[in-house]
Amino acid sequence: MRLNPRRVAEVDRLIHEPARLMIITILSTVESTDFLYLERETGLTKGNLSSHLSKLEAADYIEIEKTYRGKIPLTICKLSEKGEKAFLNYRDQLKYIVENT
Amino acid sequence: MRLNPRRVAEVDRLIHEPARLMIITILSTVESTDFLYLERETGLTKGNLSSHLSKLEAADYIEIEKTYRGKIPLTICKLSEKGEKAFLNYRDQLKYIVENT
DNA sequence: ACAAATCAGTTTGTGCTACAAACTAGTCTG
DNA sequence: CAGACTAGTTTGTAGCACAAACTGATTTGT
Repeated sequence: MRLNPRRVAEVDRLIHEPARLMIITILSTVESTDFLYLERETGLTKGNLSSHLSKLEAADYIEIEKTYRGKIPLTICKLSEKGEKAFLNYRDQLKYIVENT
Repeated sequence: MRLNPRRVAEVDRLIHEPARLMIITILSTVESTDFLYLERETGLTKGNLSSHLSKLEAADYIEIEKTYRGKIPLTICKLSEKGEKAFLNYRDQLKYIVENT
């Protein structure tokens, strides 16, 4: 089995970025979750988390629903169908790298 | 088994960058190789390749030897001990991600 | 009652980095 | 010996990750 280097460079950079990879791995294990949970789990600052979520949303990889817990704003995030597929595909890329080196 | 998101963000960014990941995966499969081979295999431009190699060299992940093929300059690259270790460690990180998501 | 602190985020500014275009220094060819 | 080619390096720029500062509402302290 011969590794094709070009394939390595084809990884989805939107997912490849560690901060977003964290977010997506978390979202892949739960039905949905909120901003504050993601903030705690990832250790990202709010600003950073916010902008990464926006990017993932812009790519339709996640869906963001803004609602309220009582009177306090609540931001619910969940992986979209498209995001799930993209992540599965990304995992396959990683597997390909791990298995062929 | 519960995935720890923070571990995901700990990946070695020097290796994580796709262009450099290509370079390192190639170097991990050969004893050593030259600039032009890397250029062909990766599809990177010379400039881009040159700067990535410099970064890897600065981190002591690779060793670069400048010599001549006849009268024509020849740049030989090989993975260092440190680079090999770093790459093994990186692969373990990828494995961790693949196996826990 | 109203100032201060807290909550749940977003916007703005900055420094770094990947990338390609332009350049360099030497070699070969007609 | 002029022009093209080889093997790279340097320079300039656009984009991105990140944190600091801000926003706008709520709750707490006195």
